[in-house]
Amino acid sequence: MPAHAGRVGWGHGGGHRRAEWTHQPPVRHDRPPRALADPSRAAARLRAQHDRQVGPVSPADVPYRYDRDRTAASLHAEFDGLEPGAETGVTVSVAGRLMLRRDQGKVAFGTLQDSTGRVQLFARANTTPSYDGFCALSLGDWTGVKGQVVKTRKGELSVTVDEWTALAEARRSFPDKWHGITDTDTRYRQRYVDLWVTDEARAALQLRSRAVSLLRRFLEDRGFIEVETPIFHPIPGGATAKPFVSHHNALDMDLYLRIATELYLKRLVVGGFEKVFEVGRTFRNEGLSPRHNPEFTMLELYEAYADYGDMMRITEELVAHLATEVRGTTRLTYGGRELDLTPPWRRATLTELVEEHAGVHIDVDTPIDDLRAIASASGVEVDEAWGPGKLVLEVYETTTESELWGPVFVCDYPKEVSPLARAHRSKPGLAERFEAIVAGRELANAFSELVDPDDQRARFEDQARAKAAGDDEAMELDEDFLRALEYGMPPTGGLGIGIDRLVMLLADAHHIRDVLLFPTLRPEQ
RNA sequence: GGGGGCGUAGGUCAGUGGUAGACCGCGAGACUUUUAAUCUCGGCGUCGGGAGUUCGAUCCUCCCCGCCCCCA
Repeated sequence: MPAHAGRVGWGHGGGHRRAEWTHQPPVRHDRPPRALADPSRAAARLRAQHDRQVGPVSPADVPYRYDRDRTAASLHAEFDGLEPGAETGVTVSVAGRLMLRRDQGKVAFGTLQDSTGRVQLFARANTTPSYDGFCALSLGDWTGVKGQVVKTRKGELSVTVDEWTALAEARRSFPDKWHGITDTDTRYRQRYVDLWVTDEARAALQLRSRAVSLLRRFLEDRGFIEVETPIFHPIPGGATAKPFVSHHNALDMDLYLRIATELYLKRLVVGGFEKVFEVGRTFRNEGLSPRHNPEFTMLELYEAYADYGDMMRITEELVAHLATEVRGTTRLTYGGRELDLTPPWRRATLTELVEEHAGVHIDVDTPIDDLRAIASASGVEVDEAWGPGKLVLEVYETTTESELWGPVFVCDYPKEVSPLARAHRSKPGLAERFEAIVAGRELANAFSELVDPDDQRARFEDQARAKAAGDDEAMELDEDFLRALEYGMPPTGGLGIGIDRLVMLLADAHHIRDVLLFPTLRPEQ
């Protein structure tokens, strides 16, 4: 809420100032300039930010710890079967935020929410100590309650308030108890509130944690080990993207935030880690969009003695496994459209798919003038410097990629645009590379890895030429990586999966910000 | 970069060329089984910022800022 930020809780201060003016002509120029007025009022505004009087919670009375022995969910699991009006005699303690209150005179009900759900509190004037104080709690206040598990006459599972302890005061008013926050920007900026009032947000972000946990277990169960490689890279590599630059003072050198984990993970395969993976935060200096955040999370895994066919199998199995665990089925809907993730997924070559969707047959050995003509006709702005591989890729991306729904493995990309992938074993000019398209988006990218140091050096040199020709995303030559390959790297399959997009898929989320706890935003004010 | 939408109380939203309203929240009161409890009372606001038109602008015009969507 950047435009409003300076005005949150403006409240009482504004009223005073307004009163002063009523005896003066309302001449605009007489208003104090903001820059002068703001600092002098900052403290008062902060105090006035809550529109409550001072609540019943004195900071000195807040205990340093609180013993609770049940969560809302565990109470429901244990006691939902009770008959209306039942009293268990079981004393429990719960804690959380007061989200709703129904004050009834000598009886009051509250709705307590914790990380697992909600449970009702039942206070009675004759048994609840400091009953009036309890009723004075505001929505959003944290409280701990000890009492008996009962079910009310209306059948609502409740904990009687036989003891209660204020644990924190919500000095700022909680959002509307029914509508919550609708402004998405405010929701992303104030996640600490959003998580309480937007069920879908909490659910999607909890789903993310669970999916990542399941993913780790899935890979560990298959003998993969998780590693952590550097985030600061002296040479950004492993992908074609613009990096963020930072600077190390003591070494007096620029360091780049990684754009991929690929080159370090491959060094580990050379080092004898035969099955490795990293779930790594990655950084690309690009614009923001519903599918792009400057920092995002990527799974990369490498398996010695495997090829891209093995990577297809592990991809479809992993995604199907997560869907089953998280959603209970591999037949999902995404954005209202059906998506069947049941393996095996379709495998088709890029050339086949272009032919299917654009009705033209193109390949890397199609005469370049024909490729240029087809590309132009498809709406591609052709660059004279592009080779046939780049032209084929551009035609695919403009005519076909957006038409695909998937899941489908788009196989055998031009070698020219795949500088880290091994040449196809039988198709000249192509590489053993696939991208998995799921729900209309690229979810995974994988190769039979290029392991020949001489070939890799030649590919890097091609990239250097592209960079010199103005491609600022082209890769740089990494001598240490080549030295590693020169010690010998076995045949290896490598796979990258965008975790954010995978979670979007599983959560049926349509904006990457909905699966990021704290998405990148412009600063407030 | 282009087009469109939006910006009013802490929250959700109405609204008008004569400087503003509802509901929730908050404060005061009533109420011994509520479920967004209900009822009575009370205010809360530089109506995103600036400039212009006007006797008068939250409303009309222009510029700027922010957010969202679509397109490039």
